[in-house]
Amino acid sequence: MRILARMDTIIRDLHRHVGHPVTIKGWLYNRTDKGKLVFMQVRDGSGICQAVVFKRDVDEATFETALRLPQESSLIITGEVRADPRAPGVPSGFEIGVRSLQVVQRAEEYPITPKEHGVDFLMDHRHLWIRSTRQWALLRVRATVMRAIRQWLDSNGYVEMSTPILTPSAAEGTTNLFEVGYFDQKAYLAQTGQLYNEANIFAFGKVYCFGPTFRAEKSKTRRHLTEFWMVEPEIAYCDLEHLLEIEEQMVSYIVHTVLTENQNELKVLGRDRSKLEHITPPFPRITYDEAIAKIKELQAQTDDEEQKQLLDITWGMDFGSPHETALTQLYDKPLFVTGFPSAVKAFYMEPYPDRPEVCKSADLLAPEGYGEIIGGSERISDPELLLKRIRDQGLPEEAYRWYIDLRKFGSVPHSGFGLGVERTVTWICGTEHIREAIPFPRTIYRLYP
RNA sequence: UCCUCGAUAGCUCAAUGGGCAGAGCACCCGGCUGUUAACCGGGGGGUUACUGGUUCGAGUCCAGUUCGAGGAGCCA
Repeated sequence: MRILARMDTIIRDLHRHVGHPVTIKGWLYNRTDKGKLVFMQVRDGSGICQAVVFKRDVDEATFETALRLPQESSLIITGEVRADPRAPGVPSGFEIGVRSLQVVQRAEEYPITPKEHGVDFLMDHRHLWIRSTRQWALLRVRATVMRAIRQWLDSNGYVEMSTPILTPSAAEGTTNLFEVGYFDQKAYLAQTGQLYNEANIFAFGKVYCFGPTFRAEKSKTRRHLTEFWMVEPEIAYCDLEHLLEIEEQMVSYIVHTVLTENQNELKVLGRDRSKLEHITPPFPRITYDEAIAKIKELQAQTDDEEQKQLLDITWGMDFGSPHETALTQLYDKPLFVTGFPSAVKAFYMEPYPDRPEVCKSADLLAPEGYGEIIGGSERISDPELLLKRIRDQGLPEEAYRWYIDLRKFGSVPHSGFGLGVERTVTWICGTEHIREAIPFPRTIYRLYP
């Protein structure tokens, strides 16, 4: 009998070991048998490969074990790697001819089968669902997206600054926040780190924060989570035009990093790569005024009464999701909409000098109806104007004292944006629902598991 | 908060006009040397979400409750 070398190999790299023995430590994803053959699909976190147990190659006890092993049992297998076009897997085309099999734990009956399941059931079993191929692929893409964001920012001179998650008051005054007890005071979970980053730029020039943010909105749609991850770059000496260039560079870098590094994952997801390959700067730019005109045009063209109703809009209103969807379907790249009415945006956005009713703001809308993935703006740099805006909106002036201070000691034009990680992942993966783009989603009716 | 839809075996679903609660998958047993959600034969498995009502009889009809999903609004 041949002595098999023991070495740890990961499934993703099997192609490098054809003709050689390998040891894989993983879990049994699925199994089927045919007489003297047992086909096992084995996962190890990096991929899935087929392991074939042939009765003549192993002792009787090993064959019997393979034949009876329940789904999701943990196991260590050793055998020779073969290239075989019949072999399924991620990546496919390689399999292991099993010589030895060690069961680490024989699993109990596993609730999630390779058959179909309902959303409610899967969400209740999210802790197990993440093992399924599709979820595995999505979450690996998410990890790439987050890594690409850091890589791009770090290599372009941005300094990562952690901003507080426990905050004393509403940062923007626009959204509902989660209230938590803070000794004898009340605190709120952060909805943004932006205001703190505006302090950070005066120390570091270009900064970003990257972490979870919280919104207590009772949103009940496929685009919303109550806890989601956002990266927020903030740049000193930066106007809106410059900001848009930064955004399109970064988003393009993220997309192309995923295209390069997650080929297997995109294949599992059935994502059409041609929808992503042309995502390169520049992205189209339209103004809010132009967007309103386009939406009205689309509204006039449709015969669907319900759609006509949903697309109804007048100048001054913020976009609803039907408007965003209709707009983005006109383009095959992410779309910048600039110059929103100041009244529908946050208090700190710089108005246009010749037209103060609109502000230097820009949303980036992902194509294929995925909607807003970035909100950004140039910030007000004049302390007097900022104070006026705070007063006009009825915000607690005292809470913003430090923020106004920033404009008194070397104020400069500056801009920043926030990119929602899960929305970006949902778009890049071409998937239906944002809840699959984060390991353990928090939505209005879900806090378990 | 509003609108729509749903809850039956572990899972996905079916059950004619109110008349014996069923199938596929999963699980267990048997067969097969290339399965791709294998296939073939056999087996066990039910508080029909909950509460009440109508009826000789309710999974089915009525009222309420709970939980969930999709959408709107809100928001990124």
